[in-house]
Amino acid sequence: MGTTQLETAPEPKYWHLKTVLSEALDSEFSVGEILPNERELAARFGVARATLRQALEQLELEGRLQRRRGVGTTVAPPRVGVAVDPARHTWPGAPGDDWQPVDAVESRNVPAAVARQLELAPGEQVHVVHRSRVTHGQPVAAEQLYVPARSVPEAETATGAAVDAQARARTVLRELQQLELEGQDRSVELGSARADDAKELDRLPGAPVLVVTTRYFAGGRTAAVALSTYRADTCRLTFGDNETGAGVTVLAS
Amino acid sequence: MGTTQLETAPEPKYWHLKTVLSEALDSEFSVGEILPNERELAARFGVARATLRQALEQLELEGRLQRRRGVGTTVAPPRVGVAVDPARHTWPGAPGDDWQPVDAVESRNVPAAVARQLELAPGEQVHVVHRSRVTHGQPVAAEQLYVPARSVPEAETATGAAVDAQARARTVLRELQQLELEGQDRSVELGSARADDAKELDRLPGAPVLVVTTRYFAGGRTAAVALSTYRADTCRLTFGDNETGAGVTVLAS
DNA sequence: CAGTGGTCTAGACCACATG
DNA sequence: ATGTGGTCTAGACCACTGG
Repeated sequence: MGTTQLETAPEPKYWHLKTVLSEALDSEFSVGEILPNERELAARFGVARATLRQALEQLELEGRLQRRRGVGTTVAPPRVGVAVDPARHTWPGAPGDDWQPVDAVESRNVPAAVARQLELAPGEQVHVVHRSRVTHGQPVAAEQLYVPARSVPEAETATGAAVDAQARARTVLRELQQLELEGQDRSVELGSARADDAKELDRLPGAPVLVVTTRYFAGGRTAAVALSTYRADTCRLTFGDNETGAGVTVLAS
Repeated sequence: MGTTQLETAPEPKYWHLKTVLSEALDSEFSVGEILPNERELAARFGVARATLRQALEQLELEGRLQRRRGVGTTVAPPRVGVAVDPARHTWPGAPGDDWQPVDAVESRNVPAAVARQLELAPGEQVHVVHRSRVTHGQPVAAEQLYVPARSVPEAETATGAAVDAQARARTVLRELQQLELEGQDRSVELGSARADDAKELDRLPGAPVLVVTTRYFAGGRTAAVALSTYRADTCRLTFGDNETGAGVTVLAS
């Protein structure tokens, strides 16, 4: 036995399948087209349905496919570029941002990581503003904006029970604009959608999402923190000056 | 018949499992600790191993767990913040960046998306510089930097076959510094690791990664494109002025 | 209602790391 | 050699969408 090379690592079936499917998508299918159902595909490739699904899962993760229960599997359009870092640093809710305020509640119970960044005293009152972002008619992100009551003292009185939820959200955002924004800070990581965010994004709970954490600085401390949850399958987050993402130059031939 | 609420959506087992495990991780385990093996855990919770694995998969995706074949499942440390957008815009390979050149090859065959962004003529020659990034002793990212030969004419002669691969990489990077950088552009999206990147990142092929695409502008066009592949399980990409990410303030009590 | 994708099971074998 | 996670199978049932 002296075969000098041991690198005959057998490629997993689902990996090979993914490659084959991927090439088929490029050559034989067009955007929006519906694929044969999973049982049929599995049979056609001679694998168990679970194995076929493992391949589909990866392709969906890469934004190539879109699967909807009760409907079928379709070829996904290219990911949309979503601008996350406008050159101008502004408060959320400033004129011209793509977010829509939904509601706002007051809470004393926020995620530990957020409490740490806001340096909250235990039980300190916080406004939680819920916003959503829509691009090209599709919901792409949901956001929870955490604003300590101390940052927007004037909002306190206006957030009575009689006012409707969206109005409360607007009030908090309006008060934020009064502060001088000294800087901001962002990070991006992979997460899985909470049940409520998932519903809003039209996905199942646990769907992969890109979580953008934005810290807003004012008065020498962190005045607000936003947790923005973007659909990872359909979005490409863009940063920097040019919002024109990849894949726009279609005419060159 | 007339139950006014139909929202009795039964929570999937793996979802509930994930919640339970997540809480157990917070309270009963510490970083680096090794969990019971999958067969044991499945038995303990009274589910099939596949179901248990579905829960573990999510927790790994969220960076809570680390699984290694032949070893076991351990509790992962918090994600490391990795600075992606230094305030100063510089060429790759500028002094002080965290990347290590590995090698460079010349190719006429690059990913379609890259070719489009570089406005490559079909078959145009491109240097592909391969770099890797290490933080805290762990490999966190692999990168392919695509530099059209037209951008670095001087590098042409110096990249003979006799020179070793890493030297070729350095040459291309050095030539890049000669150009005046007019701007850059970034986007982040979810992907799955190619086989070679996976090996370099010490993961299995298909592992979830954050793909950062950087375009470098010079001479009125796109002079280079970098595709940087970060481990999604262990990394949090940070942007902006402050590199101090969340979760650094450990002493406050 | 029929058809789709989503969940779940109980097994088997394989690749890898470690002693 | 043993034990781990990774892959794969062949089924079953459920939740949802649409006509």
